[in-house]
Amino acid sequence: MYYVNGKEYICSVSIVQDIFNDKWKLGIIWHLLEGEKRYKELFEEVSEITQKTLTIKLRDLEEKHLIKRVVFPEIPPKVVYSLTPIGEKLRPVLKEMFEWGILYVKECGEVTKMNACEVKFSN
Amino acid sequence: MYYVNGKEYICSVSIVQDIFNDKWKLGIIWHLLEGEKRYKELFEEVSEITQKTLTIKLRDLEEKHLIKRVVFPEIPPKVVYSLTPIGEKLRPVLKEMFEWGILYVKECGEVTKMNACEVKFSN
DNA sequence: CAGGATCCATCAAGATACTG
DNA sequence: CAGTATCTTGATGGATCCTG
Repeated sequence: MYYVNGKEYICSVSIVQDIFNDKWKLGIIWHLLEGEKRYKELFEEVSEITQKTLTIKLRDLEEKHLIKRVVFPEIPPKVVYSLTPIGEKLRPVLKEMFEWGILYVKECGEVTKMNACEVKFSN
Repeated sequence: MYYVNGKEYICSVSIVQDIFNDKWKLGIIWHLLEGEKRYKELFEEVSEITQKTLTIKLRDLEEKHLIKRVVFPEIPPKVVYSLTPIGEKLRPVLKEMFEWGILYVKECGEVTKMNACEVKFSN
């Protein structure tokens, strides 16, 4: 039994389940795997997300210690988001998801357009 | 660009995201990693799920070719669910989630009660 | 630039009862 | 045993406008 973020979990997988039972957070992490990003960059890269939702998700990820938020006291404002060490450790998880997704498409779907989908796992 | 289950995805991770953006499906897969299960077994093992929700999720997973449903024409009825080959290939994904969850607890949470959480990855 | 504030629509999911 | 059928609710996310 685990206790984290004010909740109890019977299995460590359910922690991951709970954190990422969400339409956006995985995508945000995905883009942050490339390196730190400004708010605006994330807003543009995480396709279709609204500002309100992005803000909420960033706050939530920060609260759960998966990302770090650094504010530069400038005008205009500059805020940079990056993965924490534990957030960075999600890379292998995303990698497995990425690879399974490709297997799944091969079996049950199709590639409709080639795009050099960012390879974040070359290392 | 990928096309699967009537939708387009820009990245294979978003396929996984889409399938498992859900409170229950990961847990169902998790229990099926142990082997085939009857409806009732899943109902008991996936803690807190209702019958209605379980049925919906099983149907959805079946439609997406992640699980197989076999009906035995008996009275009383017997229905057995199991992972398809592509469903079985989710094992490494779940494994990474499992392991990351443990790291996460070490860093940000605590183990409140020891329980020999099913180790499905001993192989 | 990086958000905050509102209002609103949707839908997943819970509760409960019923059935071939 | 393995589901269905309704009804209800709460949270997520969308749309739009505002601001230090």
